[in-house]
Amino acid sequence: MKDAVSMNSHYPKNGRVILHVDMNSFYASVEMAYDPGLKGKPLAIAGNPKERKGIIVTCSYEARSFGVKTTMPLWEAKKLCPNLIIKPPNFDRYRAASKGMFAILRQYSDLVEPVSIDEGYLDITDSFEIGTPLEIASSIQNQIKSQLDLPCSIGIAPNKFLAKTASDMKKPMGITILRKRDIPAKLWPLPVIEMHGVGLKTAEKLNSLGIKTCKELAQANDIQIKSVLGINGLRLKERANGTDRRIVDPDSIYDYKSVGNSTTLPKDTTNQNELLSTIDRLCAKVSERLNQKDVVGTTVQIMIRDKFRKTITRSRKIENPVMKREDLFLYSKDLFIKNWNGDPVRLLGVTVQDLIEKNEATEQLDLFSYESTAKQEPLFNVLSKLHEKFGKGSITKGIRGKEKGTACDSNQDTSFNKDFLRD
DNA sequence: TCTGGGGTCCTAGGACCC
DNA sequence: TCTGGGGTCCTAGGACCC
Repeated sequence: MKDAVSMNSHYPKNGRVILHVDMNSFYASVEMAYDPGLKGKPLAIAGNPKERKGIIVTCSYEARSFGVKTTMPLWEAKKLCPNLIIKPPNFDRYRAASKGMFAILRQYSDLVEPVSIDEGYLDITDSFEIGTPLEIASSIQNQIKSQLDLPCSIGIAPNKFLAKTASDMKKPMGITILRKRDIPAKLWPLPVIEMHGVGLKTAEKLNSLGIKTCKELAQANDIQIKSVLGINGLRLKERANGTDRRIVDPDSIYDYKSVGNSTTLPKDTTNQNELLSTIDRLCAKVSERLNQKDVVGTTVQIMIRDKFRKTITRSRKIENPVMKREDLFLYSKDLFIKNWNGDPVRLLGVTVQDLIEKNEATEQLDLFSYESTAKQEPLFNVLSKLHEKFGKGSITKGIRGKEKGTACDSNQDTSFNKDFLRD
């Protein structure tokens, strides 16, 4: 506890205190919580190999000690660990556990940002009356363990990047503090590939510049890394120096950017009927999820992967927002027929992008139906009616939507709207 | 019988407009 | 007569993460 107190005093007056909570081998741990008989055994969650989905999604630490890793094909995992216990994923369970976990986090701060099903950030800068950061972290960890029987690791730091990095440092059931002044000792010795945001490709590019460690990245030449990695290179350099201004945003999960489903076919096929009926099923799933989230979208994208894993995407922006299965299928089918080269297909996907909330879309539709009757009327009449109905802000918003072709015929003349906007 | 499925963000070229 | 520069939108692909 002494450590926590002294740490507290080292945060600058206006500095933040961010926690990153990361559940340890989440799916496997949830299965163990449901069936304690699995505890202490090598356990893996994996799909059905008969459907060619037999890759390791998550595995217990016991399985990891045999060398079993995420995304490893099942047969390979079994070769490494013949006694491996395999369970199919049970997403309802994982969602329920996730809900419980976030409910606990929200007891400590309103500023909780879920990042994925099993990890999230908390801004506890203003939670000091509950305790020191270390006390809060350890209370959260205990509560998740005692109430849900699930292990987690927690990072404590002045920003998201460092908190995320810290939570990775001690697993399972670790709590790690990463202050700015710890960076040279704790972050800089790591190879760049260990950094969140640096994958294989980026690591290769950095290595080719002679940058192997986080320290070398932190001290890299701006012009050089920008020329090779663009703006992302500069951002990575900032992070390596411990700078990250991103806020903890509890609402970020509500701004969906896309909703999609994809599936690997049991066998590669050229049977068009089969492919189209798969696309139809994917459209049904996507449509259902759009409905649940109360959103519609204006871009439909399909994905086709062949046996060499070569993947293409084809998309189309449409005028009227879609969400219905049938509409979605018409667009997807069209994209498929026009772009499929006839080769055997391994995977198909359907995604809807450029999402808008359903009520917002209806608002825009209303506005445009109003407008189309108004088309023949003098301009000042139209504008005053729109003013009456929505106020100036809404007109602007509606017209912006229109410029994107959201809900109107793209052949319509939109010039008077644009001129109106140009004050 | 090697490599799932859900996402986000960024880049880059071409079309089009002023 | 022969061609600038800024900006946005659309589309495709790539990198990365869990």
